[in-house]
Amino acid sequence: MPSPSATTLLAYDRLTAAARRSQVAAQVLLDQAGLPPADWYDVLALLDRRGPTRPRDLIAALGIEQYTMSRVLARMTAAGLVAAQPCPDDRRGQVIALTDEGQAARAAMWPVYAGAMAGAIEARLDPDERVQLAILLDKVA
Amino acid sequence: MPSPSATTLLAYDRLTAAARRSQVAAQVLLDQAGLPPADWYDVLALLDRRGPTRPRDLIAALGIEQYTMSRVLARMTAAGLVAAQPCPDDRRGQVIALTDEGQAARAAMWPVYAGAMAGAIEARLDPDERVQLAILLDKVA
DNA sequence: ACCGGTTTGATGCACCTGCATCGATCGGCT
DNA sequence: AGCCGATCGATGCAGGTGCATCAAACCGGT
Repeated sequence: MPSPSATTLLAYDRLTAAARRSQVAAQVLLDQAGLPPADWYDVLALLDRRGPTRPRDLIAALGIEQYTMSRVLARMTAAGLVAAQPCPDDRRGQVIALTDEGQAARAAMWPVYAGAMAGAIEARLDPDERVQLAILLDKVA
Repeated sequence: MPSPSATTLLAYDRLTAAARRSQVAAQVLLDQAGLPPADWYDVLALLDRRGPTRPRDLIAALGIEQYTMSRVLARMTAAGLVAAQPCPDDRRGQVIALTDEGQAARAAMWPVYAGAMAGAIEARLDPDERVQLAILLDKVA
């Protein structure tokens, strides 16, 4: 029976705990501000950067499941933050574009989301530590 | 508008990504082995260490929501891994105990769960790095 | 042009989660 | 004893998630 070292258990435990804490904290801040869930931000930001994009490209870029994206987009469409247009060169597909409301939502979310990240990371780790943490986390699978 | 440093964004992003990757990996391994979900392990392990315990103490020890625990215990009871007995000195309460099956499940889960942690952490970080990671993560909220 | 396998995106179903709330019991105060 | 706020644990409801699957459209070979 495998017996991971104590440091392994410790690191794994803290990893899950830290991630959960910071995500919950971010979500709470967004909720309190009456803003959409954090997942939406990634989509809004990507569409802002790339312009109209097909769902499958969003999926590839964000690394989430196809059905998750399908539903997120359905909710965001219902909320008026994005709009789907038929894709000219592939009749199966769509092109998802930010609406003005979507752009506004992105702008409104940013300071809150950024504040959450700052509160979780920036306020607690100096720049060297942040880099170190990122490097270590990158090795973890 | 707050502008977290690039290192903050990077660290936050990697934190969520690393946590998700390692948790999904663990869950996949457990599923493939026909074993219960990872959440259950923590409960089984705690009951094994502490002996029969009241739900509210499990909640305090594991830091999860009351209704989550209530439902986890309901499922684990249905699966025959734990059993609830009336609490002698508090008629509202219960005492949750491991069954033999529960003990067996714990034993069966350990190598798989441990293997997942080893695969995510131990195989990729040397002991110094693991300690360093744990320290950094502990500072993160 | 046709056909078979692949890609794109949606969805039925079962299950899980969070929120709010409930009933039961406890414990302190009068 | 009687009351009142706090604690314990369960649950109805609304919504989110994963799995499997579907139909439509695409594309390569013939």
